[in-house]
Amino acid sequence: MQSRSPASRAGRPRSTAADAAILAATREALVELGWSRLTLGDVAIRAGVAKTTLYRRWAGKNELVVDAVAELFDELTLPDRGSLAEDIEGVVLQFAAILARPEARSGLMAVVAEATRDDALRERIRASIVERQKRLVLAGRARAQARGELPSEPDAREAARTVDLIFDMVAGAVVHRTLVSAEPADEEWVHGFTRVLLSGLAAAPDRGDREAP
Amino acid sequence: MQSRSPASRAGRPRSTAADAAILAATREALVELGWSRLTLGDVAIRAGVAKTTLYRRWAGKNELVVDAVAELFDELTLPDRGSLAEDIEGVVLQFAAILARPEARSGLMAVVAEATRDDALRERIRASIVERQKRLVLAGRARAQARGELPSEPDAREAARTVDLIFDMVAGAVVHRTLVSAEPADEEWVHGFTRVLLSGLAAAPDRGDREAP
Amino acid sequence: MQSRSPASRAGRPRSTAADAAILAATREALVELGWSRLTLGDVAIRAGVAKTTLYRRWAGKNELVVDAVAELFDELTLPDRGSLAEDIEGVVLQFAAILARPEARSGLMAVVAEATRDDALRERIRASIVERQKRLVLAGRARAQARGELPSEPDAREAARTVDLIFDMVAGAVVHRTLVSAEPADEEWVHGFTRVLLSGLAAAPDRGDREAP
Amino acid sequence: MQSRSPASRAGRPRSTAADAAILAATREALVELGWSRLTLGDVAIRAGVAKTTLYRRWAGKNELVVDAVAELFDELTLPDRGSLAEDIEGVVLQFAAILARPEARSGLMAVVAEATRDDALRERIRASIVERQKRLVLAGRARAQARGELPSEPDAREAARTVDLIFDMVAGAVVHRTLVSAEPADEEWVHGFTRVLLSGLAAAPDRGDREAP
DNA sequence: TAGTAAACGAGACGGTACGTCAGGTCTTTTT
DNA sequence: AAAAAGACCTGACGTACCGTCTCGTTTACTA
Repeated sequence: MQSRSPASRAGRPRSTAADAAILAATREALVELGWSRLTLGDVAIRAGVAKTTLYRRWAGKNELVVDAVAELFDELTLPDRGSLAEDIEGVVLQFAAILARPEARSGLMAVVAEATRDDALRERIRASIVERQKRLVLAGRARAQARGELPSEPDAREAARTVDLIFDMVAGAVVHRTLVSAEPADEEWVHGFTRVLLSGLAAAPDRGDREAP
Repeated sequence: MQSRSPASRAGRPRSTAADAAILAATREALVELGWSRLTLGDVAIRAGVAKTTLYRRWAGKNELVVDAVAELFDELTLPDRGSLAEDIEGVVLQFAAILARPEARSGLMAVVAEATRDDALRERIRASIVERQKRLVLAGRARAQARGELPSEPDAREAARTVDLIFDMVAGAVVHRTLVSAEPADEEWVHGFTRVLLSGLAAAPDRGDREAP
Repeated sequence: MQSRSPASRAGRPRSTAADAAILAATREALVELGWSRLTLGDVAIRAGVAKTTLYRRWAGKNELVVDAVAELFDELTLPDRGSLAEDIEGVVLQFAAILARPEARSGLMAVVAEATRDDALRERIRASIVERQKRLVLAGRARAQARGELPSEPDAREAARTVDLIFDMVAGAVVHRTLVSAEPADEEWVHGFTRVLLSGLAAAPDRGDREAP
Repeated sequence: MQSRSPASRAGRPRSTAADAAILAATREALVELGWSRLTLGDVAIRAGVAKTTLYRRWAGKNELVVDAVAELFDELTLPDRGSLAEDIEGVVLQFAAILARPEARSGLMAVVAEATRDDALRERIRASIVERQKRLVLAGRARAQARGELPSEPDAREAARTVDLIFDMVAGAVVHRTLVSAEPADEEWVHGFTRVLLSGLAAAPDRGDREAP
């Protein structure tokens, strides 16, 4: 590898501390103010940074909040609780715990709402948050197959479709429960939900056939 | 500008038409502009109404959009397709069709996001949209019980819990599929999803006991 | 007269007090801050008015300052001191006194500087300030002619040219003395200047001939 | 060869070309943009120089423009046309020609305006521009005295006062004619003005006495 | 001829003001 | 009495320049 990093160009380098400070300040402001009352000027003040510095790095409020919220989901892990059902319960509980935090609730839903009219933003959300966490579904299935709880997937395309379905069902249900129904996604609820999900998946194996009984 | 009835001539009989005109203008603006770019001044112009009139009837942007969006969901019906599974598929498809419309996507998610910090708004959403559509789940179960597809529920409280779960799973999955994964909730997907949901519910009967074998 | 004034249309009328408050605040800010540090936001605050109100009435800083400064020169009068020379001295002293005020100094020169690149602004200055005060020269000459100190002008075009020359010489000399040389235009200086000016005008009557001895 | 300046110690010497390039770029920008739209960043780019270099040599916009404009007036000379009146006409015409150039108009008036609130800047203007050109008045009088057109001055203080008055009258009238009245200071006007000025000076000899008959 | 110290280009930085825009409120005239 | 019209205050927007501050890179004098 060359000693000359291609990124080190002339001029004063960007402050590495600023990025972290700005994202942290964004989350803090989301907690206190929510999405609509959050202003970039206020974030800049909280981060001890000039507004121009903020605009130099992010195109706007949406992009900033996506990045600030995406970091929250990196703390998700797949616990080894011994069985697929219990592993999944563990992840879902972690996910629910994150969504219980105000910065996640306000931020995530607001950018999703904005993304309905902004394809670039939606892609950013998918890449930064959704695709990044599909690792959990994949790891869970691999572990279950190793345990013999699930058969190996012969059809890769069908397998990917199932991953997507699982993700939509898990994320969707928890989000709806938490944000729309405004009820806590506590252990009892997660237990019931997981049982239905896994029973359904076991009973209805992925077959492309529409009309099978 | 909307083509209004010629009643807007003299005197003061405008009130009745104004509500509908404003809500329609709101949906039109949601389609064209999305939530964040929608302005009340613009809605007033589209509706052929003064801003004052608008503020006399709604407290602000959130309340107006909730009402504008809520009307969209009233067209949901429970079709009689002969079996529980197919009835549910029909409703889910209708729901997906509504969420495919831009005014529903932008408007609904935005007010949900705002509601994370505004209890009154969340309650308004719950009452106007969510609770109002639970009728579909109830009607579906009643019809299935009449058909003998489902046993009658002895425990009312447990039954209500199941209704909530179903609603969270259905609405959540469709919303996530549509808005976050940005994939169409088409017939094939709805079929697969419904099969998993119903299989799961059948295999995992609602028992409050967490630790029962 | 009709009761329906053509200017009184629908809607809330503009506040008449705001104009005066804004112009006074502008002069106050000119005194304290000078032209370059004067900001329209600050003027708005001083006037107890929103920035938008200010922008609704003036196109920018230049136009505002022209109007604010123009008012200062309306207090000039032609005193009757008994002779042409002494009348002129009186006016020049008044003019010097106005230019000694900071709001006039900073404001006037700055807009003149800007006007070098803005024909509309220059025309505004000419109309609002220069032409408006030529009344003094005209009144002075009329009174002198009435007294028999000056002969009547047979050639109107030549007379106008002389008025312009007098105005350029008087205003130019006082401004240069005050602002560039930074010396006071006090009674002694004004006396000397007036004597030279009047002697020159008397000795060199306006004749279009270039080569006359 | 110049004597070794004590300040020239170690290190890279300042680029001599940069000064000239910056001043030329400043005048170019004044022509194109005028004072208020001229920015130091733009001047730096035009001069092919970093902003830092510019700030290392001038304290700010005002100082830079004073220096850039001052150079323009160094080209003034006292022509020998045979008589005092015609010599003066020649100088005044040169002066008017310089003021007809946009970089002089915008730049000079703007710094004069700024100087109304900045004594250091005013002193810089006086030293760099005004006092430097008084040489023309002095040279003109000396030549006229040699020709016998003017008597020698016995009172040095009174003589200085007359020089100041002439300078204020000449510079002031030309500036006002050019910038405020926005009329050209052409040969005809300069001829008329010079005649009035010289007649006045001849008829009203400098006597300190205010009330003497 | 090798150091070294200042000048240099590049560009990020904390600020301040800009001119615009939307949210709501208030005050008129019109119907 | 309601509605249209539009002026008003508030506050955020995203941009432009300011003048300062690192950086890495010349460049000429000095040791």
